[in-house]
Amino acid sequence: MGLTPPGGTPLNDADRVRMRGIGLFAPLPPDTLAALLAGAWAIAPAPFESLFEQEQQVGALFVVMDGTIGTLAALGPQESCLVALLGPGQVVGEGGLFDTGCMPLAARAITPARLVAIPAAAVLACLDTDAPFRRRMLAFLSARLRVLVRQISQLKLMSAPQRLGLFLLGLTEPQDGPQTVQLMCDRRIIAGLLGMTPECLSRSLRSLQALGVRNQGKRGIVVEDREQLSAYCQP
Amino acid sequence: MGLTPPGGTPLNDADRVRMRGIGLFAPLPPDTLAALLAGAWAIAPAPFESLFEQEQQVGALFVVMDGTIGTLAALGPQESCLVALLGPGQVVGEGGLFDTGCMPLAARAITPARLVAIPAAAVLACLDTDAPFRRRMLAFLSARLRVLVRQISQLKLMSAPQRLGLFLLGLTEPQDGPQTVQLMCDRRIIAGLLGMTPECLSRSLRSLQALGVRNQGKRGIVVEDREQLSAYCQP
DNA sequence: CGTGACCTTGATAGGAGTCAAATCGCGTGG
DNA sequence: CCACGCGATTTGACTCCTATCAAGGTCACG
Repeated sequence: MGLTPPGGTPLNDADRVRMRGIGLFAPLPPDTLAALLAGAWAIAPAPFESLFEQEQQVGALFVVMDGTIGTLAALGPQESCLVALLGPGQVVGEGGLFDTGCMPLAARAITPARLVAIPAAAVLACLDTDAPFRRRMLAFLSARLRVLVRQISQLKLMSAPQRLGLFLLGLTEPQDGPQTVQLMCDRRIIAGLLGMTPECLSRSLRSLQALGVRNQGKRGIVVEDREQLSAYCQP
Repeated sequence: MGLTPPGGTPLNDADRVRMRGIGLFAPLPPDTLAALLAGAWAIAPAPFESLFEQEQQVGALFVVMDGTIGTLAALGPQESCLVALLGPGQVVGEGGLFDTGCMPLAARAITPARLVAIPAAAVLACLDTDAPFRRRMLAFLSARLRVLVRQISQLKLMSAPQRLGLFLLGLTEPQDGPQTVQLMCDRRIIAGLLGMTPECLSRSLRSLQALGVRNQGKRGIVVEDREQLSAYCQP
């Protein structure tokens, strides 16, 4: 195990299988994927544990297997804000692969988590040789851009309850009828993601009660009427 | 001219020369660049004229030659907000090259402008054949991500005067001493970019007077002390 | 010299942050 | 099993920031 960095453990077979189901790696032929994962290792950070800091050179791409990871942007030494929450199957750290080689964001485990780290060099090599993978990566970066742009416009022109409503809608299934969504972490974390304080989140949730959003237990929230909530969240 | 789309004119030699100075295209060998530009055309939109709408399939990548272009994100049919202002040498429309093929943002000319449009197919072909260009494109998308992340954190945790201060700092030269920056467009546009109303921009500018920021003429703004302003803009 | 666009200023209201206290939920130890 | 204690969440009171609406003011241009 001398080749895996401190804190890393080797991949198991289940990891390799699951990796094939992840969008970014789907176009890779099995042997190329195996080569990509040859130097990979797994880590299991505890809550609040840092995966990497902003501006740090990391040299790896991470895939979330279990748990949820948060990416944070720091402006100064004091304050930072949550930019995204990433769950199983999602990829973290692509921002540091190209360009300056430095991460544009920090990443922390929010819940107990498990991730696979793939050495950047292997990813870059794969990009050079495999055209479909390359296209996937470009599409993936484009999709990331899309998400960020959406977040910017939401911050600029929607109120706190509307942002919360959109967030909840994103957690619901497309089907109609009442459904319960489960928050994946503390409300203070969600508040940070939505650009508000925990108090404001609490009040926003209360104001959404009129639209059939009910608080159920610690982390459950019931959305009675998807349509109604959706209508409220249109600017 | 039957091959250039409606409203397009052929490129001139000056365009081809300037294109070589643009970061994204710098690594291309001359003949590859010539091939890339073979199917390109130039457009000259008037202020407020749309280059493309959000979610539209465009099939081209644009390079700003003169003037300034704004990219806008729309959330509903009613409201939209400015995400970025792009000047000469910058690239617009990369978001629609990969992924869904649809633009994640709309683009409009803010001032009279002139752009070169490069067919998407030519760009994609070039990406497949030219490895350095490919790396540049990935780095370019990463840099875009970086800018958006920065914008999100600024919106989340800085006040209006601080955001204005950062914007002004971005327009100043790194040197010390008093300097005058020139706004490239109306203040209402700047206000939209910074996520505030024109009234709020005006008041923010006034509040920055205490830090040596003075209003000079219609579009000029004097920054007396870069350090002082910079200190104020740290959270 | 009027006109209109842009910018500034003032007054007001509402949204969201801050601080403090109360409440709830849950795990711990008696 | 129950009381305790701690942290998370909620609520309340208050303040600050920013949007909104309504006038002025300035400047370029016809």
